[in-house]
Amino acid sequence: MRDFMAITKALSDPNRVRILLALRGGELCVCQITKLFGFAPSTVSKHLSILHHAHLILSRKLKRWVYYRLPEKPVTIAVREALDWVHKSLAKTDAAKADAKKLEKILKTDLAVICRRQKCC
Amino acid sequence: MRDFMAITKALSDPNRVRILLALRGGELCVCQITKLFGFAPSTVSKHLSILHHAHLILSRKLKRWVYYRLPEKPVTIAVREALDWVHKSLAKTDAAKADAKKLEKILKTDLAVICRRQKCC
DNA sequence: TTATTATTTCGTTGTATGACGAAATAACAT
DNA sequence: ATGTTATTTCGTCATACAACGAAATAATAA
Repeated sequence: MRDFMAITKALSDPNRVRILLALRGGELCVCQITKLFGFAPSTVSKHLSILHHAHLILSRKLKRWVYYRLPEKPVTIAVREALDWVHKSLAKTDAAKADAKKLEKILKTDLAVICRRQKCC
Repeated sequence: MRDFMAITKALSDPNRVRILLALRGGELCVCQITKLFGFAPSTVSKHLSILHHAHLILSRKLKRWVYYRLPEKPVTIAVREALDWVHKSLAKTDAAKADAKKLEKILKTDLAVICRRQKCC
């Protein structure tokens, strides 16, 4: 029950659901997701930590960046069903398509450029 | 997306999930659910309204009581999948069994007795 | 080593939500 | 009609949570 509620709580925020949909196309690092949503990095990191805690996503560190991805072989039935449900229900929606389109542009740009915090002036 | 989020928000509270599990055994009126959970009627009513708004449950009025039930033929795929997911993930848990046991006793008692507000003294 | 940089953690703020009781509503009983 | 009763609505309070910026962390780059 506790595990299940961790999943439903994770899914109860639309931005976290958007993250799951975005990861359908492959792993992304925090700054790419940050760029996609326009939130503060700390906000995105918190969302990712909630998804991770629910075991809906996995992470790995590569060079300077932390990448998050959907699990290839989800551990539990609850997780697999949740991810399938999100995908089936929303993959074809306008919101998902808009994010996918924006994400395409982000993926074409070099990571170092995307992630560089603008220290300006 | 909006419909989907209504469902995930509805599922993000454990007591609402418990209600869905309890309804697996057939329709229940508000006072039976109130008895099962020990919450104030207004609290239970609010939970039911959230589940109803997400189309996870249906209602009908019979005599003095309002009965809520799971939809026989869920309208959308998202709703059907959500209900299946809840059932598959939790039907066999201790929490669900405990509620089912308590519910059994409640169902054996006459509705009028269960629902009578104790006006005391 | 030190500097840089991506990410996370922490503390704060405003909003959302769950609980309640009281009052309003709706429908049956008399 | 009036009274009774199950349910809902409303207002309040306390807690939970999403967003942010600043500071801490971790790990690469120089």
